[in-house]
Amino acid sequence: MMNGYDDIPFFEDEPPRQPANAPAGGIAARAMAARDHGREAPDYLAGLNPEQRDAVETLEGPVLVLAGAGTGKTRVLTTRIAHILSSGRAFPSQILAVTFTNKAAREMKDRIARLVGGAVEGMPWLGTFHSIGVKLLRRHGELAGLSSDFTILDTDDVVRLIKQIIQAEGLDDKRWPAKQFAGMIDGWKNKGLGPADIPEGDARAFANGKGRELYAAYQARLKSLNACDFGDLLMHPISIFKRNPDLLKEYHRRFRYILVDEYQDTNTAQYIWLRLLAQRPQGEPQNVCCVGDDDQSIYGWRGAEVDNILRFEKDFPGAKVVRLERNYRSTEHILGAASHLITHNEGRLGKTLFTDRRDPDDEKVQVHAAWDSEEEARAVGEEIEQLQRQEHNLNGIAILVRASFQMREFEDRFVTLGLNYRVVGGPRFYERLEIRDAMAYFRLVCQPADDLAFERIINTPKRGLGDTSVRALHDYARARDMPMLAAADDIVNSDELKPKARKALTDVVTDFRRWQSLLENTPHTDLAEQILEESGYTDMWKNDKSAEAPGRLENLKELIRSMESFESMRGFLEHVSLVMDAEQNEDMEAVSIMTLHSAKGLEFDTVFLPGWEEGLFPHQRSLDEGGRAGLEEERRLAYVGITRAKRRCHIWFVSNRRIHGLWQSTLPSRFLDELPAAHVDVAMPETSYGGYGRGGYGQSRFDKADPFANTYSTPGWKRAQENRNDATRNNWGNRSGHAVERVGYGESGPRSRTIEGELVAKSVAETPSRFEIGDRVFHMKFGNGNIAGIEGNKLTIDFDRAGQKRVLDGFVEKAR
DNA sequence: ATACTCCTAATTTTT
DNA sequence: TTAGGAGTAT
Repeated sequence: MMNGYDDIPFFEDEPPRQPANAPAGGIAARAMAARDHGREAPDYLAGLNPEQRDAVETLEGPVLVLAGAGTGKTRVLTTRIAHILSSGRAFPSQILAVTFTNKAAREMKDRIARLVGGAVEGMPWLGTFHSIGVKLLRRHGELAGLSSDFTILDTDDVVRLIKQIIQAEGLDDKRWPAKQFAGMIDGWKNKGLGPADIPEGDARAFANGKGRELYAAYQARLKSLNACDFGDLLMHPISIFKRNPDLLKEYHRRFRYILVDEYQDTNTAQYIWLRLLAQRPQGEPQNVCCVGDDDQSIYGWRGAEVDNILRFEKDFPGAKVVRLERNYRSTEHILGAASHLITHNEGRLGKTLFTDRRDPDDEKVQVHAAWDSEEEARAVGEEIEQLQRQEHNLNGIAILVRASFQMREFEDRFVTLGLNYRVVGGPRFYERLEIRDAMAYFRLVCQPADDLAFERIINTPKRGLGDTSVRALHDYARARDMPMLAAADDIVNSDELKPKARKALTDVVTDFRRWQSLLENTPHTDLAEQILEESGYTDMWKNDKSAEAPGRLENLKELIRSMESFESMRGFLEHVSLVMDAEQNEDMEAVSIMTLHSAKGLEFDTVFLPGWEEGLFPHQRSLDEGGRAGLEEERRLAYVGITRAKRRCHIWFVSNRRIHGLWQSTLPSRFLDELPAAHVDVAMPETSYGGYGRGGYGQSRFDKADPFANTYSTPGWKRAQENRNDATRNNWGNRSGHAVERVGYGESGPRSRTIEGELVAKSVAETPSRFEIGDRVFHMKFGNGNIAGIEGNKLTIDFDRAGQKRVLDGFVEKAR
C-alpha cells in the first residue's frame, strides 16, 4: 500500500525506552527534554489554572472537559497531548486526536509543536474525523469493497451522480431535485444509516417512495466507481470495525489515548465511530477525553447531536467532568450579557463563565437601533472609523452576521469609506469552476476510472462532443461495465459515433494516454501545466472575452503554484479533496466580516452584531423547522457571537429591512429582551431616525424612545414588545403561503385555511387586492405614493420622495 | 452550440 | 432583488 500517505510503522508493541519511531530530536524526545527542564512541574504545566491542570493531568479514564468560551480549551488539549508524550506514556502514533475542521487540526499541530518544539509529523492520527477516516480506508478499504486508490467525491460530483441516477430511474429530475436527495443521503449518513436502515417514512418521502432504492443505487454506483462521498469516510470505517472485531481490537491496542475536540458538534455517525474506538471491554484502559461546550453547539442543522455531550457520563461510566469557567477573554459585562442570555435555554449541562477582571472603564454591551440596514451599515462604519482614529487595529474588529446577504451592505459601505475589510468564509478557492475543471483533468490522469471527472471535462473546452456522443459513450460503458475513458478507447474503433466525434474522442484518449505515461517521471507541476496547455483548457480562457477570464487564468496559475508543496499529483489531489480551503492573506490590516457560524473559535477586541431582529435572528426558518430546539440553537449562536468580543460588543437592530427585494418592517429580536439590563446600554441616538424617517415621514415604533434612556422601559420599547405577537407584521419565510395570506388582511381580514403551500399561494395571487392601481397610499418608510402595479399582495408604488419601490401591501395604508 | 428569456427560490457550512 | 437553472429560439 505504497501510496505515500504515511510510512509510519503500523503497529508496534510496548513502547521501548527509546521510542522507535520518534527519531532523536523527535516530538517525544523534545517533550521529555522540556519536562526535564522544569524542577517540579514541567514548564508546559506552568500557568495553567487548577481546573485546566486537572484536565491536563487526569490521563487515565474517561474525561469530559466542559470548556466555556474563552476558557483555554485548545490550550488544555494541546498541553494534555504534550503531557502524555513527555511523560512517556505513549508514542505520538498512539494518540488519536480528532478535530472538526482542518483549521483546528492545523492549529493544534502548531501549538503542540510550539509546546514541545519541532515538527509534528510524528502525530499521524491527529486530524479531522474525515481525514482519519480516509487513512483507515486507504488501509482497510478492501473490507468495504474499495481498493486503496479510491476517489473522494465532493458535493458537486455527488449531485451530478445522483442526478444521473434519478434520470436513469426514469424520474423527473425537476420534480425530484438531485440536490435535495443529496442532502437527504447526507443526513442519513450523518445518522449512520445505510439504505437498509433508513426509516420507512424517509424512504417514502422522496420520488414516489423510491428513496430507499435510489439510495441503494447510489451506493452501488459509488462502489463501481471505486469512490466515496464524505459521509462514507465515516460510514465505511464504522461497518468495517463492526464486521471485523479483531481489527478493531488492534486499534484499541494502538490508540492508548483518544482526544476529541468540539465534542458538542459530533453527529451520530461520528459518535458511533468514536464509541467503537473508545469504549473498551471492562478492565482495559479507556483513556478518552472529550472537550466541548454544549452552549456552543450551533451545527444541529447538519446533524450534530448536542445529546452526545449531554450523555457522556452515561456512555463512559465513572467519567470525570472538569468545568472550565474562568474566562480569559472578555470583560465582565460581555460575559454577564452572554451568560444571562444563555440561561434561557433548557437542557444545558450548566456553566457560568466568570472573570476576575474588573475595570470601571469597561463599557457595557451596547444595543443600537437603526432605521434600516443602510443606516445600520453607515453607523457601524462610523464607529469603526472612530476606533481607527483611536489607533485600534482593524484586525481586532469584526462584524458577525446571521446570514451572508447581510454582508453586502457592509461591504458597499466600506468600499465607499475606503475601509479595508475581508470577508471570511464565502466561496472557496477549490470550488471555483476553473479549479474544479482543472482538477478533473488531473483526477482523470491519476484515476482513469473516474467517470465523473471524465464527464466533466470531455467537452470542456468544446470538442464537438455534445450530449449525443456522450450519451452513446455512456451507454456503451455501462453496458460493458467499464470506465468511460476505457470505453472511449474502445468505441473509437467501432462505428458507433459520427466521424467528427470519433476523431475528437480519439485525440482525447491519446492525450490522456500520454499524460498517464508521464505521471511517474515528470515533475507533477510541469505535467499539470502541460495538461492544461495541451488540452486547450488555458486557451479556452485566453480566448474568453468575459471580465472574469483573466482572474480564472490567474487562479489556474495559483493552483499550479499550490501544487509545489506536494510530493506528487496524487498527494495533491488527496489533500484538496479533504481540505477544500485555501489560505488567504492575513497580512493586510482589515475589518473582518463573517457569519456567526464561521466566527466560532475566534476572538476580536470589538465585535459588531447587526441584524438582531425577529425573523432574521432568530431566523424564521430555524423556528419553523426546529421549533423550540431551533430557537435554542439560535440562542446559542447569539451566545457565540457575544462571547467573541474581548472588550466591546455592539448589537444592532433595524426597523426596516429589505428581504428578497421587498421592504419589510421588523421587530427587535427577542434575544435583546433576554440580555440583562445590568450589563447592557441601550443607545438610541437621534441619528437613527435618519433617511426617510426624518421630516415626519416615517413613524418608527421607537420614535418616542428617549434617546438618552438606558433602560428597556421606554414607551417605544414597550410598544415593540406588545407588537411582538402581531403576526400580521412579520412576514418572514413566507414560502408556505400561510403567512402570505395573512399579510395584508390583519386580524380582521380573512384568515388562511392552510392547505398545501402551492394551492394557498395561488389563491392569494387571485384574491383581489384591497388596493387599486392609482390609489394614494402611505408607507411607514417611504411616505406617500401612488400605486403603480399590483401582483397579489405585492405592490409597486411610485413614492413621492423615494421613487418606485415594491412593498407588501400589509405595510401600506390608504392615505387620507 | 449559444443567447436570451422565464421561472424559482431565497440560512447557517465542514468534510 | 437577484442568482442560477432550464427551456426555447436562432
